[in-house]
Order: sequence, then structure tokens, then C-alpha cells
Amino acid sequence: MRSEDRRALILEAATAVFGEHGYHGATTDQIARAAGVSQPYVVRMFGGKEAMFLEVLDRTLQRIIASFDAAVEENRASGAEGEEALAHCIGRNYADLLSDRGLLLSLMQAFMLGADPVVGPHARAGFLRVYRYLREVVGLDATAANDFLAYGMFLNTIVGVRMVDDYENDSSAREMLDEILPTKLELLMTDRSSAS
Amino acid sequence: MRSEDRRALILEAATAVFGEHGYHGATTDQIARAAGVSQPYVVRMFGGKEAMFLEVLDRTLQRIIASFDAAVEENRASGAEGEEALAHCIGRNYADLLSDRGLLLSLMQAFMLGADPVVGPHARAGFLRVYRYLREVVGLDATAANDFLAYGMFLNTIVGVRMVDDYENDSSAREMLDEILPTKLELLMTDRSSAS
DNA sequence: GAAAGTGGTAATCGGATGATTACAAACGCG
DNA sequence: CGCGTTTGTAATCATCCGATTACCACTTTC
Repeated sequence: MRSEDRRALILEAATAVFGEHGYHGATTDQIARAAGVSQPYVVRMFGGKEAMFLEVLDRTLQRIIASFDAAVEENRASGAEGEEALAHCIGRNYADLLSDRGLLLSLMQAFMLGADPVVGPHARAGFLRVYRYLREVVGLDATAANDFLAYGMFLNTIVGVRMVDDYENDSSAREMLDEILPTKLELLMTDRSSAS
Repeated sequence: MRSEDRRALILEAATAVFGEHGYHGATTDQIARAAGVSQPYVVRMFGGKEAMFLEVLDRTLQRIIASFDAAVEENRASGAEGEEALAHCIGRNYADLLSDRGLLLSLMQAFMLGADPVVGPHARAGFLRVYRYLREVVGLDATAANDFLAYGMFLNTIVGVRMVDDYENDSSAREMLDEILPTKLELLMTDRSSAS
């Protein structure tokens, strides 16, 4: 297989593993196993665990921005008016990203590493990149942008804590999830277990 | 010193260290050093790193609920009416918790460990405990409770990513922080650096 | 004032893990 | 074919870290 394709496979696997276990909790061996290659290979290909995590972060942000771009285009084509409709359209696409195993979780894990001297600045830059997109491209004001981000961080946290695991057995969890994601629940109910 | 007091000291140190580096990123030695004791001592006192983290999680939730209780009392004494005023009062007290080094961050770190077979269920239970408090004690409806939690998760994330580190140099970061925390910024500007 | 309990530490162990080295198999190409 | 380059792996290393053991100092109790 071409190295380029392997790289994409490994990045995808790394996104899932980092999302599940966090940066420190994930091992290069888990990632390698998930990608179907040997552990030394992933280390050599990316130059180290840290560099690999930064690439995962970059790729995640690119995907999010791309998803936002698609939503902007979709909204424009549908002829809707106003920033609010656009924000909701972007929110729906964001929720779709939840089904991309680990994508938003690895991002969230990065956000919690602000104290790291290398990851921290990258994570902040990524966060601000999204914020500026909402402000400048989408045209939201500061309040609306923060509301949007707050909802996004809430979703990420709900996924991170695996609240869906309690959907069946806990009425509060059910109420909360039904309220948050009335139409998107099936995205989270897909098998998120294991891949130990 | 009495073992009971040592325990409290260590839990406080552990909260800060876990908050900064995450569960896997934090080492028992860092915690011991921060508490001024030896590494074997903290391990023996709590029975292991995992058990210690669970105690940190419990203590954090107790503090949050206590802060909410205080806000409810304060709001009742001030004679204000309506759930909205109460929610804002609680929000202010929640923001005050941000100055408790690592308190909300260690909670957030726990929330990102939903995949962990031991920590995950505890984290979910804690999250739902807060949710039920908002619903049953404060009297918010499901939508208002979620809005409140969303804002809280947003604050936690902003602190986790150390957005204040960019306050001076990045106009977007400044705009965002000024919008989110118009009166509470000084809480975050206190020295959150190092304690490597 | 010994014996028993309490509050600690130094030394060390064993496993996990990121990284390195050395090597092998396939492929492109003159 | 022959040879270099690419794509990979097996084996191993070195370090970190959680846990264990063994021990020490002090206090309480009888």
C-alpha cells in the first residue's frame, strides 16, 4: 500500500484512539493495532506520538471547517435568510460529525491539554480558528458565536462522558439526551464500545 | 500531622494536578510533591491512583453542589423571584469555582473518560447528579438546565485550553473572554502556570 | 518503660510504553 | 537481471511510573 494511504488510515485510527483514551491514555501500540500496522511504523511515520497528535488535531479542525463550509453552501442554496438559520444549519452538520468516531472527542481532549507547552498553543489556535470562522464567515456576533460554541462543548462533553450508555436505564439521562438531540440520537447509539 | 488533614491536603493537590494534566497525564509523584509528602504515602493512603481520582471526583461534586446550595440560599435571602434570576446567581457562584485551582478541570477530565470502565460510570453519575439538582432543586426545565450546563461546559473548556494565555496577544481571544466573563476575568488571570 | 499503634520515608521492583535499530520483503526501473 | 527505494516488521532498549516492601520516628497506652 502507498504510504500516503497508510498515513490516512493511521490518522483515522489515531483519532479514534486519542478520542477514547485521551492523549496520555492512548498508546502508540493501540493506534498501530487499530490501523493494522506495527507500532514502530506509526512512530517512525509521524516522528513521535506528540507530532502525530498534532496532525490529528489539524486534520480534525480541517474537517470541522469543511463541514461548516458545506453547511454555509447548503444554507445558501436553500435560500434561507438570516444568521440564525445558518447557525442552526451548521449545528446540524456539527452534530453529524459526532458519528465520525472520535473526531470531536480528540479535539476536546486537545482542549483539555492547555497546560501542555506544545499541544496547548496549537489547541488554542484551533479553538480561535473556529471562533473566527463563526464571527467572520458565518457573520455571528460575539454572543451568538459563544452560544454556538457552548452548545458544541456541551455536545462534546455528553459524547465524551458517554451519556448514551445510561439512556436506557436512567430517566434523567434520557430526558437530557432527548432534549439535546431530538433527531440525532441514532448517531450516538452506534457501537462506541471497546476497540480496547 | 493528623492523617485526616494530610488527606485533605493531598486531595487538594491531586485536584490541581489531575486538572492540569488529566488522569493519565498526572503522576502520583507530582501529586505527592505538590502535597509535600512522599509518593508511596499517597499511593498507600488512597489505595492507588484510580481510587484517588474517584475521591477527587466525589469531592469536586460535593463542592459544586455545596456552591449551588449556597447560591440558592443567597438568592432566597435576597428576595429575588423566578428561576432565571436563580440560575444566574448559581452561574456566578459556579464562575467563582473557576478560581479553585483545578476543581472544574479535574471534573472535566473525568467527563472525558467516559470510556473508562471504572471512571466512566462515576463520571456519568456525577454529571446526572448535577443535572437532577438543576431540575429538581433549582426548578429549571429541561431546556434551561441544558443551557446552563452548556454554558458551564463552555467555561470549563475555556479554562482547560487556557484561553487566558492568549488574552493579551489575540484580539479574538480577548473579545471572547470579555463576552463570556465580563466580571470574572480576574479569577482566571491568577497564576495558573507550572507546578510542573 | 516496653508494647502497640500512627504517620511517615527510602529503596526498589516490575510492567508498560515510546522510541531505536537492524533487517526483510516487495517494487520500480535501467 | 541487478540495484536502489519504498514499505514494512521483529527485537530490543531505556525510561517512566505505580506499586510494594521494609524500615524509621514518634506517640499513646497499660
